[in-house]
Amino acid sequence: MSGTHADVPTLVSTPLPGPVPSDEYDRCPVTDVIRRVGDKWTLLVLVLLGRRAHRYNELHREIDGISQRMLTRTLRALEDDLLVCREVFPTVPPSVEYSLTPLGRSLLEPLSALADWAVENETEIAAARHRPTLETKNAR
Amino acid sequence: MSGTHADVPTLVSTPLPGPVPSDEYDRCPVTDVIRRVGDKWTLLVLVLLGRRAHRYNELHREIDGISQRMLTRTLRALEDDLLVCREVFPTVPPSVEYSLTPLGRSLLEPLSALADWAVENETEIAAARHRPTLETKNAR
DNA sequence: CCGGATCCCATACGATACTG
DNA sequence: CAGTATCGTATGGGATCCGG
Repeated sequence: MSGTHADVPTLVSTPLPGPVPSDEYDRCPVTDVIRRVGDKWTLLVLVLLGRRAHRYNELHREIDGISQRMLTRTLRALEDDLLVCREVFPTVPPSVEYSLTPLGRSLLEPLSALADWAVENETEIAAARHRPTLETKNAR
Repeated sequence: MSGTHADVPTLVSTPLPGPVPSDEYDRCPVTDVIRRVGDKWTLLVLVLLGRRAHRYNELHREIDGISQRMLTRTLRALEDDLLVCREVFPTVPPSVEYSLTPLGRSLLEPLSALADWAVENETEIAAARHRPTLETKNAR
């Protein structure tokens, strides 16, 4: 914060000569991470697992409205990226526990910074959305 | 960073009693912001505008592969959230200049933190993706 | 130069039913 | 308990053409 529009670290300061090549952009690690976390459930799952390890149905109960299908897919995707860890205990009936990996926990830090920004500027954003659709004449 | 898995600020530390209500979650400012930035082009547009103001076709040339439709939609959405500012100059032919609002610039800071994380852990993530699909027996 | 309107596809997501 | 399979719908996004 501090300065009104201080220099932003990397990202903005690094130069780019020509246009951004499309295929290079598709593989950009930054966009990649944001898009992966930007789906409907991933963030919430990460946050819940950041509090403590959960079993499958614990998550299913705590996340109101998620379908089994999406919970499974979300967990699998996170597991594939080594952000969450899946442990099967051979009890009967079997129980599966999900927890954050160190990598997953480290991701929660910058995510939390973003969350703080969102909360701080929540009212400003909300106010913007409720503007009278910008007159002119028809529906914009 | 520092500690391997230090406590993460807000987000994780605030308690939640019961399951997360679905409609409340839909309006969660944090998820809202992440999803808004998590589409295909928004982040790149924000970064480019973070460097300097751009005209419409400047952006179109710099962002290889974006369609006019999506560039316009992306800019409109950002404008609606007061993250970018649109100025029309009554020249002939008309020219339009886009720039970040103070709010938009402030968003770039937490976003940049996330970007740094992505770059730092790029290799680890990439390595995870290339695992031999996790044996067991069938195709998982 | 800066878009809007239209069509069309791929994917995200939800609902439901079934299984080891 | 912890999933998989199948379906249908909603949305994101590209291509193309049209207009002030």
